[in-house]
Amino acid sequence: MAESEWEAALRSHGHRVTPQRLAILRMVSAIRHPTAESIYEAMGEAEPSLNLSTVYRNLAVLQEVGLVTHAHIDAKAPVYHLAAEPNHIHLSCLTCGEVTSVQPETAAAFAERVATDTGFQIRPGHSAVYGFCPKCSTNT
Amino acid sequence: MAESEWEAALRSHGHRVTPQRLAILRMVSAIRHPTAESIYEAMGEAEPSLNLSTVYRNLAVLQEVGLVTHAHIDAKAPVYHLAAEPNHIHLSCLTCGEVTSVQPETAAAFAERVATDTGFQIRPGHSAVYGFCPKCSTNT
DNA sequence: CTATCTGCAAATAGTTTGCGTACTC
DNA sequence: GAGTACGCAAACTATTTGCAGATAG
Repeated sequence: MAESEWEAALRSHGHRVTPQRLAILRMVSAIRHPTAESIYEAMGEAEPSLNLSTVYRNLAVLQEVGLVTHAHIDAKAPVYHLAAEPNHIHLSCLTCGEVTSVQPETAAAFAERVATDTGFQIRPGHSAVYGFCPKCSTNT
Repeated sequence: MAESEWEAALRSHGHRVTPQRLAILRMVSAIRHPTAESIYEAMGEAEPSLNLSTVYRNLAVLQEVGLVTHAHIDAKAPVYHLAAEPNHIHLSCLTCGEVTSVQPETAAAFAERVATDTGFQIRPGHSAVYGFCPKCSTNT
């Protein structure tokens, strides 16, 4: 998605386009599983004096606008990603903390079966599933 | 699981059996999706003057011992349940916040497919999946 | 009797909010 | 120029930790 589309999405919801918002969107697309804090820190280098509360406020705006979603991957901070990214489900290793993804087709098949069983419509991007990654489950 | 088994599990890991620990275990099995705070509040009625930090410390002990696990169901506090409960995956509604469960067989089929695809061993009890419950997805 | 456990209070981590100024449109 | 957005500092929520007294084994 081009930056012009980001701007259009913001404007169509009555929000302004600011350097901070574009910078945050770039970070969310550049960093692998960024938390609010890691976006803030990464920004410290590129865009001096951006405030942490601005990161939080803008992540909320960007989610409202539909450009970004978040998932709760571990106990602490939620992680963010572009809403346009393929609908993967996050896999979080309870031992080493590494985060990988289930293939979109597997996620889709699961979502479909749950919808058939229970009527619940899954949003895969928001979801985190815990367990043990191949490395850690063999060393057990 | 009988209380005697709880006691055995605690003792076999070198922990003591205290009224607080048994009370917390009873609450975890009695309340639907308890957070540390809701266990503490529910306890206030039954077992006066139990401290919140004791709840946190003991939930950690009970997880170490393997009697209890937790899942991250929404943005805020994790919820706990007995490890012996069937391995359901939690479904959390992004609109109304209601929590339901996918049937154990569906969870198992998904876990198996993920294991085949990626080698990742899922622990369903820890996992939360977000989306919209039947009520909320029809009203959209 | 001794080491673990508990309650209390203070510390910490993540996030939110109030307020005055700066910048977008 | 009007009103949103920003930075700063303080407030808030969930959780953790230090310490002195209480209790299980």
